[in-house]
Amino acid sequence: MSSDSLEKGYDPKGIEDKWYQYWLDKGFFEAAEKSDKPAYSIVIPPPNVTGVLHMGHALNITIQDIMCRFRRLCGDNVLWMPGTDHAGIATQNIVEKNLAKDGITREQLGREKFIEAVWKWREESGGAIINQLKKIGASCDWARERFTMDAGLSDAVRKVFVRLYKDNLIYQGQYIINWCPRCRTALADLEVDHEDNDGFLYYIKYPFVNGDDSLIVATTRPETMFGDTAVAINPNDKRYKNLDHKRVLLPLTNRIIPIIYDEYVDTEFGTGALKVTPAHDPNDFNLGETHGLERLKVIGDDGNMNENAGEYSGLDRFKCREAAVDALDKLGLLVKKEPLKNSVGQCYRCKTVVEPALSRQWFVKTAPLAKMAADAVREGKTRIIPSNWTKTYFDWLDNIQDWCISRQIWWGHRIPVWKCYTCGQVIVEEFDPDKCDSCGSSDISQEVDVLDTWFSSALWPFSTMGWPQETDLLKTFYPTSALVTGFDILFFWVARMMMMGTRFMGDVPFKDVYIHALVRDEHGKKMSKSKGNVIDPLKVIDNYGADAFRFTLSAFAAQGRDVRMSEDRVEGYRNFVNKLWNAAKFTLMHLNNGVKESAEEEQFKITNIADKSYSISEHWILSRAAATAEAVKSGIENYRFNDAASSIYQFVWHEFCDWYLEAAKSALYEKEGQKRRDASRNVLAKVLKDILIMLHPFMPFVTEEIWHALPTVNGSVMESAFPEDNDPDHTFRNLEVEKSMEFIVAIITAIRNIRGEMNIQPSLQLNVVLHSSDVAEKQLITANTSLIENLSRLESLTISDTGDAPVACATAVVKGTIIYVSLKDVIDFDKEEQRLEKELEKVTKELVSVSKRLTNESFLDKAPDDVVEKVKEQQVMLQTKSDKLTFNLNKIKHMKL
RNA sequence: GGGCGAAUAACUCAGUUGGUAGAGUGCAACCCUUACAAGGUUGAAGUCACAGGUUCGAGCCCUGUUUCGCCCA
Repeated sequence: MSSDSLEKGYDPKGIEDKWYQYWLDKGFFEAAEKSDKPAYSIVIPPPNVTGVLHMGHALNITIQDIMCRFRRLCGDNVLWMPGTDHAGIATQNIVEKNLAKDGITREQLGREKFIEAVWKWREESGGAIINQLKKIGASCDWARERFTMDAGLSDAVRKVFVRLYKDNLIYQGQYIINWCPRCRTALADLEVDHEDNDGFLYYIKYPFVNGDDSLIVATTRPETMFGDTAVAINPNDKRYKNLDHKRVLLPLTNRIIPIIYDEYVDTEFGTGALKVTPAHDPNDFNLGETHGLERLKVIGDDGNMNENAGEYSGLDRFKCREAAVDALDKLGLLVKKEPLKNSVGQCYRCKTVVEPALSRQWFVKTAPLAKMAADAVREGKTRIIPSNWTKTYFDWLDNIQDWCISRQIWWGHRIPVWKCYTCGQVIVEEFDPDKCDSCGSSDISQEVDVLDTWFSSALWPFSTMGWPQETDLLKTFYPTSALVTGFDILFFWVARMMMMGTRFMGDVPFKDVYIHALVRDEHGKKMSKSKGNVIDPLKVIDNYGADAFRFTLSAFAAQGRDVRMSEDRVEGYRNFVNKLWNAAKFTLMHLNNGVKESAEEEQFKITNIADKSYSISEHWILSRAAATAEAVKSGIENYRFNDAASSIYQFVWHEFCDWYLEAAKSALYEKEGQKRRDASRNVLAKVLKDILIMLHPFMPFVTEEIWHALPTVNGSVMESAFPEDNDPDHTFRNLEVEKSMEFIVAIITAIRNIRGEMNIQPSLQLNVVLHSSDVAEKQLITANTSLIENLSRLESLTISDTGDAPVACATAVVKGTIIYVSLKDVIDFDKEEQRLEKELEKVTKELVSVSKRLTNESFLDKAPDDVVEKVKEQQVMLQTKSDKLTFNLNKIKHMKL
């Protein structure tokens, strides 16, 4: 399984599937029902069984996978529960469409046969998304995969329905609901998308019954006028005094309807006279309730006008609008029409304009449930992260309407309600009854409607763990540790899970809710098929590898901000994967000569860090590795994935590769003796191992591939422990060393800067003289001359006590140290002068600002001592630097003459 | 109409108790230095949207304005 050496460049193809299968075979994703380890659990937001993977899923899954893999490395017993939901309307639509190809309707097939057909479709093509999740690397416990229509979950649904019904929290009633004429079902309010539409406001004359005059009403929907049962006027509206007892004649049908008064009417809108259609508008419905108006449906379930529309019966509602307007115009009853933008509800599944219609449906009484759900967050039992979503959550729960849960489709959980035809008894039971529990008649039949898919999704955190059985899984893993989801289903799903969890489990379903961003295209636009700006995650994985893709998502997943995805960015992180790969390749070259003979955990162990054979760069990289592990840990724990990702990126590329590997080369190539070689091998092995573990949650595949090539470890990176710097004998973190190394790095960078600015060939070896007025600095330099020589490509490095400069040289200042780069034949005095002037300008500017603060008495008086002290130190340092630069500048100017 | 958020380098974005701005990409120059050209070294680049206020000190806190985005009605 393991490869002994690594290829020149990293190619994810083949590698990813291999390791995914390996993890499955080893059972690394499996949770223990009982364990002494701390429990950590997440339930997946179940994608639709009809779904295909999109960027939103990819981000969602990546984040959860990072959290789960990280927790396993921390030694937790992790359950990541996967599954799909049955997506009632969407799935039924698909299967109906397939049947239509053969000219069959579901009615022709009949309910039972149709359900069979849906199951068959699910077996064959449903749940494709599950395999796509695996491509990303999702480490779900697949053996526990659940589906909302599974027997166990269906039991839970039924139990919840019956209990809510018996607690009077479910009722049936006639109300205005949102009807989709294409899906032929009711929808919950949330399932309706509102979009601004260019429409018209029609002004129509409704003649008074007795008299020549007429009342002008304004409406956006003239076709509903056949269902008008009143005209409403605000009692405070001065324009409409003395209309008491008058009635109007409804045009086109010549029905007589009353005028009612209600302060609800907006006097500013239209003419201030509102036509009232209680059966086709939620607000009119309320008016109708208050005033005891008749409710007259004029639009049928198919979206066509019904018999109450007289001669327009059978006409499509929008055609009818045109026809009615024409007819009114001809009768001289159309006063005018004005363009108007108004918000029109559409079915979230099929975009058909939803018809508000009077209908008999089942509802959940949400107020008591919503209160519990809101209180749980108020009391801190569940945290919402980032916390600014909390207000949105409360606003919604505080203003919640009853939830319409019945759907007039066949695919879903059939409502467990029976009616007795003999005595009219309503029977609501967990087990199918065969006779009426009141009169004993067997002439009973079940409600034909099914439940909203979200009804079953609301139970997901506990139904997937076996509820209503009291399982070990529930005992171990409920409440779950965290829920990770996009804000678009905060109401649809999160709030409803909170309601059901608190009601039926007596405890919240999750401790944390992490709301992540939406993935948009590179211009910040929402990805949509119609815009054609969709990036297919699977194609990205194919082109760049899952690791690069995952890392890109995490690096951009800052809290509260949308992720803009473009392939260029993935390419950047693909390069990072390759960088890691090559660093590993280099490391392996130096461990056992790149040959993995046997994996000895004890090999290359750092036994005594105090040993003199470790160099400053080695102490430094170990310290930085420890700091990075801490940063990664805290980033993941606090849902700051971009922080975690950039910490590790910065460390691997710009500390480990740029500095440590370069610094270690001389020892590794045995130029400093065998002891030094072994010491750097130990450090190299240790740090690379830590890097692989830290990176594993982000880039599981490449880290596993490299891990298996390492001669220092056994087994899988998944079995290792996240690095912790808590050895009682020695900790690697050492701020003193970090400061010292920073000084050495600054010296080297200053020399490189001169080389670069003076356009000196990298091949030309330089002679450098250093003079330090600071004892500690001088010691550091003395102890690390060869490091400075190697990394700045020097022929010689001299430490001068007198500070005498070579004849022709470029200079730089780092803290208390002056650097003279001897440039006998190559010096360009003009260039050097410019360079020093620029540097001096920068220092002077800083010095001015610092001095200004130090002469400000209120600053000295009021600022905390440590801040003042820091600024004073800065001033001294800047002054020294300024003096030295000035001195050198004058010298150059002098030499020019 | 209500709510939420954004405005920082050419681009995309970090910036968590207020201490004087960072990264990645891109750009420019030089370099095939034996892990990596998917690379290395160096460099240029910002009135932190605008106007006030609080403070010794504001990208950050407060008020208002402008522009943009999203959610809800």
